[in-house]
Amino acid sequence: MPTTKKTPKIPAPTIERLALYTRPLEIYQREGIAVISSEALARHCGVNPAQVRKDLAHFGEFGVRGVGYEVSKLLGEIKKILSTDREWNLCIMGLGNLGTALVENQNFRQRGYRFVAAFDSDPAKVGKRLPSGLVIQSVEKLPKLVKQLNIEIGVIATPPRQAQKAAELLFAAGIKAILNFAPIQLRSPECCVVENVDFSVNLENLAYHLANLLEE
Amino acid sequence: MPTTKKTPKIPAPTIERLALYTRPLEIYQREGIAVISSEALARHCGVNPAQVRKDLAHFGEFGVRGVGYEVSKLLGEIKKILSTDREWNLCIMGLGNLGTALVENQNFRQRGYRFVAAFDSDPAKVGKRLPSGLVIQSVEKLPKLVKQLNIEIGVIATPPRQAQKAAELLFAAGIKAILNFAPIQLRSPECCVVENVDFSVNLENLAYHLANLLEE
DNA sequence: GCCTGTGAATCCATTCACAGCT
DNA sequence: AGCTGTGAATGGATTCACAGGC
Repeated sequence: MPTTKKTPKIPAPTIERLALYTRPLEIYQREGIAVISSEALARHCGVNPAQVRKDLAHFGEFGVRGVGYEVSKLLGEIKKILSTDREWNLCIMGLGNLGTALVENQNFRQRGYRFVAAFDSDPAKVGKRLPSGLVIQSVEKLPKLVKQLNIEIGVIATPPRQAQKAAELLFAAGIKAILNFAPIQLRSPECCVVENVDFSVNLENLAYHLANLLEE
Repeated sequence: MPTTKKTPKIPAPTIERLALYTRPLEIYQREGIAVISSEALARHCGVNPAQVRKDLAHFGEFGVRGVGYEVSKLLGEIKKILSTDREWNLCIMGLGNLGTALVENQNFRQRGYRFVAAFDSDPAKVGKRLPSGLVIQSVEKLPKLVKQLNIEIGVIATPPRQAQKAAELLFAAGIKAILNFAPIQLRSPECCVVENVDFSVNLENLAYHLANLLEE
């Protein structure tokens, strides 16, 4: 396993929570609150204060004992850690309702994730212009546009059947990171990162907990 | 802590994975494959075979030693466990791009989650008809419609600022389960279940892993 | 006094390895 | 022989509790 360590070994849940901490920090910053304690930050994210401190301790000492964390400094540090202190270029695969909604999503845009290309295999959709101004491209253009536009992350919002094919096109074009909204497990090369989002899994979780609430 | 135990104590990750197991099982069933081993199921979901068996063991003995699991029986059992062997009525709060896409989503519909009402606080949207046929309602109608239509789960797709308000309207109307797409931590009563979905957290995860891939 | 940073302790989840059944 | 079901072992992650510095 040739894993050069830049970071010794960060637990995956820690990374997930760092992203979470970002949300209240942005709000505090907007409201001009200069300092936050691990306890307050933890409460806003529904976690344990010691957890917050442990998570941050993996990367350095960002706080001041007896005082707390300086909001904008902490936010800056987390953004550096997550590499969200810069912009990322994305492309979308599949422009059904979901794909279109994702391209238009303000949450992404504000955080520096920019959709710079949109692909669909349906010839009837190719050439159409999305509200944001993007024009839907044929998948044949993918390899070229990935290079030209410096696309680093692919987002899959195709129907499940076409998701694997879409992933392979992306990998073949040199993309190493995929956010997959299709409810299917993608096969992917070792060197690549795939993150799955499946709303219906979340709903099934809810249904389970709700049903158990009701019968207690 | 007055938690009557119907189920002794099931780990949360187990529930999450049960939903995952469902996906390949449905495909096997469609293809007419009668039996599946824990090893095959595990491979399709990217987990360990022992994990699959442990997860299922919490709820009973569903397999046959030396043989495997009968696909349709197992699928039925999991659906019973997750309470997805019936339909659930949902309502959506907020009909921007994302909210609209969710209402139209086939993945939900196929799994028995039906949007039976749609609410928006913007008077300009109230009265409009969505492609699926639903007419957008004013939030004042929420309490009445929740009762009339037997809505059990609320889905929040409003901008972050309005999410807490939307949640409170839902709780006040007697809803006990919320799927929240707004990137904000909702305050909720003890007796309720809230599940958060935040795509940008997933993207930040991806960005972190990708950045670390590149510099190794 | 207050809040961070951190070793120690606890808790939980995953994996192993094999007994048990067909 | 093959694959499930499961106690035992391992490996992590969370929480506690306090030492360290403002």
